[in-house]
Amino acid sequence: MAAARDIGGKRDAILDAALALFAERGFHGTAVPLVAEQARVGAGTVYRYFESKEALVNALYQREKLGFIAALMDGFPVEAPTREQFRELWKRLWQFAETHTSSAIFLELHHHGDYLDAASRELEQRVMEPVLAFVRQAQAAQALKPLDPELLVAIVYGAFVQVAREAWSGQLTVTAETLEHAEACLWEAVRA
Amino acid sequence: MAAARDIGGKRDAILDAALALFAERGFHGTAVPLVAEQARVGAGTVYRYFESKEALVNALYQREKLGFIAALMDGFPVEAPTREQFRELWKRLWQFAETHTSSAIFLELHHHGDYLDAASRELEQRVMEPVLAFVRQAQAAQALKPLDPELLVAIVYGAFVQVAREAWSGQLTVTAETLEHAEACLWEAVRA
Amino acid sequence: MAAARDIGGKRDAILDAALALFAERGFHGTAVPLVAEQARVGAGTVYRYFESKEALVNALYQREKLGFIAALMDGFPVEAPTREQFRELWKRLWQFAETHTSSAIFLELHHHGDYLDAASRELEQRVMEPVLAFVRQAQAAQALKPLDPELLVAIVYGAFVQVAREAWSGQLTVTAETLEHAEACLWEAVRA
Amino acid sequence: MAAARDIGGKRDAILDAALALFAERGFHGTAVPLVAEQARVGAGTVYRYFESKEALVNALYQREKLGFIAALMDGFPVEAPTREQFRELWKRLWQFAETHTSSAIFLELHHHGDYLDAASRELEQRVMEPVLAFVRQAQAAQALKPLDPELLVAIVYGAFVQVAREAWSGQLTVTAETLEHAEACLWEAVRA
DNA sequence: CATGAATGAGTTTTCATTCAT
DNA sequence: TATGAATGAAAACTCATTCAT
Repeated sequence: MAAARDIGGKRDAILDAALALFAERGFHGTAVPLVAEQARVGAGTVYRYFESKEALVNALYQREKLGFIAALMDGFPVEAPTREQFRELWKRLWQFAETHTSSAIFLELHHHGDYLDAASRELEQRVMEPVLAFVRQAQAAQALKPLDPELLVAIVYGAFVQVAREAWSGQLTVTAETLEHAEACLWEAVRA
Repeated sequence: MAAARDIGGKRDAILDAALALFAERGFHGTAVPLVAEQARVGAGTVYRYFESKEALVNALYQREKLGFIAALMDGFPVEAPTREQFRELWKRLWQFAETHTSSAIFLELHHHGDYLDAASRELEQRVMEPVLAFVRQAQAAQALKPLDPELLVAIVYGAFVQVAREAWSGQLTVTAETLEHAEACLWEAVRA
Repeated sequence: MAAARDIGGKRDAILDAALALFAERGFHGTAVPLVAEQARVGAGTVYRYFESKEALVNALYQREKLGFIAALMDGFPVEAPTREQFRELWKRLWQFAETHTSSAIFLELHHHGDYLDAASRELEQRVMEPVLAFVRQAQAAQALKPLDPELLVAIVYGAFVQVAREAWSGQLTVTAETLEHAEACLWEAVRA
Repeated sequence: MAAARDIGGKRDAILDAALALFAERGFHGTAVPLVAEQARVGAGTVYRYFESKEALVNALYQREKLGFIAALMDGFPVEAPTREQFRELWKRLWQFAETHTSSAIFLELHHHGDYLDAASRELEQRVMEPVLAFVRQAQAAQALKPLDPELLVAIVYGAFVQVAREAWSGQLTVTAETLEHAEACLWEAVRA
């Protein structure tokens, strides 16, 4: 049942299938047998790896959230100047949106959702910590505005999400230049 | 059947109930009989006013979207200086989020959603027009950055949504001061 | 409630509408409000004239059955030779099918149907009496085969129904000549 | 899903249950859970084997129609004289009516019915072909009247149906002798 | 008398979950 | 361990009937 014992990788296959489907059709809009079919396993097999559909979406949420924060933070240039770090952060956000589109859509779509359990919600907080720490450190260096770090993060992340959404929906044509401009705007928003 | 003939106001009662429930539990997560119960009408009555659950969510989406844009734009100080206008816009956004919380959550939650029909999507575009017009005018006056108006709007609106979300979830404590700060940040983001 | 009191003719309007709809879509396939709409009366009005949908279909069945037997028997040439009478019967059957098509279809379609009450079923029998009497009389005159009159009637009537059905469905092209041929065939079937 | 894979025979159980119920109460008068109960399966199981109630009635119609034509035509004495063949046909019709009463009633009751799809209607035609071929061949041998074969078939089949109906309803007492008489009558109707 | 808006019981259909194999 | 057929509870939706006007 644990991932360690899952030789054939069925657990991951199920999570991958669920990711694509939940991102496209939402949690309530996706039937478990469909996830199983997409994952090329039997419907019953889903329940060998996950207690319920809710357990599945929570496991998935946690996996994706951790993947997201890893994409943002692994090997982050901790010593670089804040301006450089901000640019890097923005680049990573966008790279994640492009290379893990389903994941990004899924995370945004399921942010809310009463099926998320305590563990998922708690992860939400825990995962923000390194980002907030970076903000605090930059504030100490007087590189960012001395406001509630949560607020600064919300502004930048919120803007990112909206721009990404409009790019996905085709409402906004996003080029490398667009991204640079957006990054510049947001730097103005948060810089000291 | 049309709102004009609906003396008892049942149509509105149904829309109001649907708004609260869809905002809280999502479209697929809300059963029609639950909407009926909340609206204090029989389950069948919902179908006297709306052809289907999809028709209901679309009618609701359009009503709320129009309410949102009216809250933003009715009596907007067209002649005021851009800085003043931006402050006003931000104030209105926030007022809407506070006084029509369900509406704001609903609109955000159902922005996507494959059940939205052509009319709803078209409204989406039409409703952005006055905002984009305001941006273009301010750009002409060299008060805002000369970037794609859609991009500037996405940044400010996205930041607003995220801040509002975190306020609703209690993750972020929002005071009048917080809002002023956020507004100041975003002005820096978009000002010329 | 009785037909006598129904000045505006609403009762008949309802029956007429029901006839057309039941013939086309069947009893269970026809909604009462649709009958009301077709009859240009309110849905509630149907229930002023008929206790229930079942009462309506039974009243209709009886009206149409009586109309059918009247079309067959009123002014029937009782004194004519049997061969002549048979020809006349066949002609009348066909005239009825052509001028009261809905009625004919309705009667055939609702012959069975567990919603028919005792009165309708009893009428069924009563209405056959004059036809059976005619057969018996012709048998006495040794003009028809000396078999169970019910059997002879069933053969002719059954053949008529099937030919009419195929004519309605377009499967069989029926001309005046076709009818004469069919009549000749059936005469051979029953003649002494 | 196909009959071949249906080890427990549930598909056939469902069809059998539907046959009995549709024959007794009609298509619209029979609720799917009732069919399921009669077939001793869960309500959802019906939908594993048939896409919808309409798909079920069509599958059933086709199965029964093919069974009917097989009962009429399999091992038909093609070389026998026409008189003999006619007698055989009538015997087979009646045998079918007696041993597959539900099937016969069902086929007659659902002949019309707007829920029948193209495949069912097409089968209708295809199935009549061997019968019509027999008629044409007999006409060529000058054993039957040189009329439209469809007409001759309609007369005999219509008479059969009506006699069967009256027998089922108890209106007509049918003995072996009755059948012989009826057969003789109809032979007179169609013979050259 | 006449109406038609309102209803809730009943219908068709879906789907999370189980369990025999 | 893996399966997928089977299920029944619950969903969306319909409609015969009522009742306030």
